[in-house]
Amino acid sequence: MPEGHSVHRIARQIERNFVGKTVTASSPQGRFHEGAAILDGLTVREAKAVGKQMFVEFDDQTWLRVHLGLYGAWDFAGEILMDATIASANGRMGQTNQRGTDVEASIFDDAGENSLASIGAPRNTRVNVRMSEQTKGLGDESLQWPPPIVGTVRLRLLTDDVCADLRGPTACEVQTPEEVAAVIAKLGPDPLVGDTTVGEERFVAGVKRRNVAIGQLLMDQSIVSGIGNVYRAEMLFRAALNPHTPGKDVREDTLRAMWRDWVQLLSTGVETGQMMTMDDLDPEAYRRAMAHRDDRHWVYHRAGLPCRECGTEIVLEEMQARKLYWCPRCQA
DNA sequence: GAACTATGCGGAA
DNA sequence: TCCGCCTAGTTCA
Repeated sequence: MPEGHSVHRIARQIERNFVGKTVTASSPQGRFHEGAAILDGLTVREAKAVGKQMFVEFDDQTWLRVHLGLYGAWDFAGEILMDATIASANGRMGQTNQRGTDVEASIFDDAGENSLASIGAPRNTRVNVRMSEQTKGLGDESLQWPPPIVGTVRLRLLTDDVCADLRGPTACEVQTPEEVAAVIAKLGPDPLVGDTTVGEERFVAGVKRRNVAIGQLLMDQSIVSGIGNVYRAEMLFRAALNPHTPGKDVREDTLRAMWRDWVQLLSTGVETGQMMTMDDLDPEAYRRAMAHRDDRHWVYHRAGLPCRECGTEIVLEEMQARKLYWCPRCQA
């Protein structure tokens, strides 16, 4: 799932490549015909993310709200300009000025020359497939403009030289400013939105008043925005906190440390496009850990494997119908 | 080609 | 608490 960092990266991409441009909007899949018809011919004014929600403002205070859910993703193609922070995190960004440059494919995956950039649910294989096609000289289609429709595209935003395809979102709708404000009002603090000090107070107060497991509260978007299943598991481990601890019983200094941890994790995630939760390791250990996608976390996706700190088997349990991974010893 | 999985969430029961 | 939905990939038969 795209957690908060991905959504911020997408908002930056749209901000960078679409603001000030008039778009041709369409719904090749057909499920967003009416909305696309409203957006068609309008100029993009602004794009912003709050937690896992993204909002794009067009002319006349017409807003597009997108939530990617579990499977949603954006594919960018064309003369994509990289956000400075994103570009600096990608090893191949020097070769930008051709048609298309990779965004999400990571420096670790060494996939820097793809014809499409995908941000959202993991699509590394797909990106790699495209790259290998290109390498084999079968990439002519990547030079077509507009790009051919691949898969089920809910919404395509197209300008003379850039294209963004949205597929599989949980939510994609046109909203009024009031509706946008109502959605945002229900969201907990996002470290990248507003005053982070205010955010910290809201987070601490929000958790402290609840007699609900901290493992559930971290996933509650009205308590704190942008944390998903991966960041939850990793943050609880980093805080050495038992996921079942009721919110009201978590020490205040622990909560403040967790907020500051989230501030750091999110900004690192936005910069790198990776959920870098093991940055405390020494460089060599870190390099090894990053070598494989499934080996990048303290506890997430490590059920039955020995804890990296104490060797105890990592536990997998269901919490609120989501998989929760934790170390029963380090997080006693 | 079916079954299964995934970084989510809302609504019905 | 369970179900449905959104999509694409991987795995297994």
